[in-house]
Amino acid sequence: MIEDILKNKKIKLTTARVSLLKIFQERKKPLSYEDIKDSITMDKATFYRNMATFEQAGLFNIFSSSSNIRYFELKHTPHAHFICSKCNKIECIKNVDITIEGHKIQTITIGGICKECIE
Amino acid sequence: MIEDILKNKKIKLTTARVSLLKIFQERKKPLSYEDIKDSITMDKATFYRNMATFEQAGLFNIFSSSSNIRYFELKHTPHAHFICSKCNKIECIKNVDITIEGHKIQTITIGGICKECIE
DNA sequence: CTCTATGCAAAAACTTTGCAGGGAT
DNA sequence: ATCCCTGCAAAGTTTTTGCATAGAG
Repeated sequence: MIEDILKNKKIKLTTARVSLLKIFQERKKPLSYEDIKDSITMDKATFYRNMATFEQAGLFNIFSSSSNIRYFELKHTPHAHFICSKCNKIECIKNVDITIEGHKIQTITIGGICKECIE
Repeated sequence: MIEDILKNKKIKLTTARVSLLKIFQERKKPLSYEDIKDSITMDKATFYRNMATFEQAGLFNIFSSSSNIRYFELKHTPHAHFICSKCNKIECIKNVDITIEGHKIQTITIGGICKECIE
């Protein structure tokens, strides 16, 4: 329940925040502002401020492609992202397990060229 | 030899390019424009144009931190980067080996919190 | 009622582009 | 001599900030 997610984190429930969480829950993948902007009515300032709030609350991961597109993702089971440097498509890669002693790992971003773009 | 690197890739030898390669060879780590700007005399446009040239020639990797700082790195033995989301420090991590069937992997960027920033 | 969130507009940060002159082969 | 590289300035992108108003608890 979206309301519970916000209440648990003591984040004030607003229309903008609920609609953002709903979109990220439905699409089940990392999205950039560009990806989402036609689906939302809030201003971009509100979008960015809320994503910062969500990230600080530990609800979201943020990562960037090598071409500097910034992606936001609702946290769920640990996984890595593959981003194709040609078509910019993102794939979620399960079962990638990296440990680095003493470090806390939040995101794993793999840059490369996807199956479809290699010929 | 820096001159040979450029000749092999058929990239014209210029003062700006040689100085860039020298800096990346000496510092042996990924650098952003911000990191390097006081060490170079060329204009930022020249910096970015040359980095694009180097990347297209396959000499450099480019990746971004979650806070959208763009890093450039002379390619060397395969490894991953760990970027601390608190202090932005970058560590090179050896012996990280990820394969994804049919995909070509170029960079592996791990976001998280480093030893020093966890308390 | 109080305090935070929002929209708008403007600013900031970062990167790219156009153009004219300089440098490499 | 030719063609590419460079600096400068300007424009383009993306993200952040300031401020007045609206909305949540």
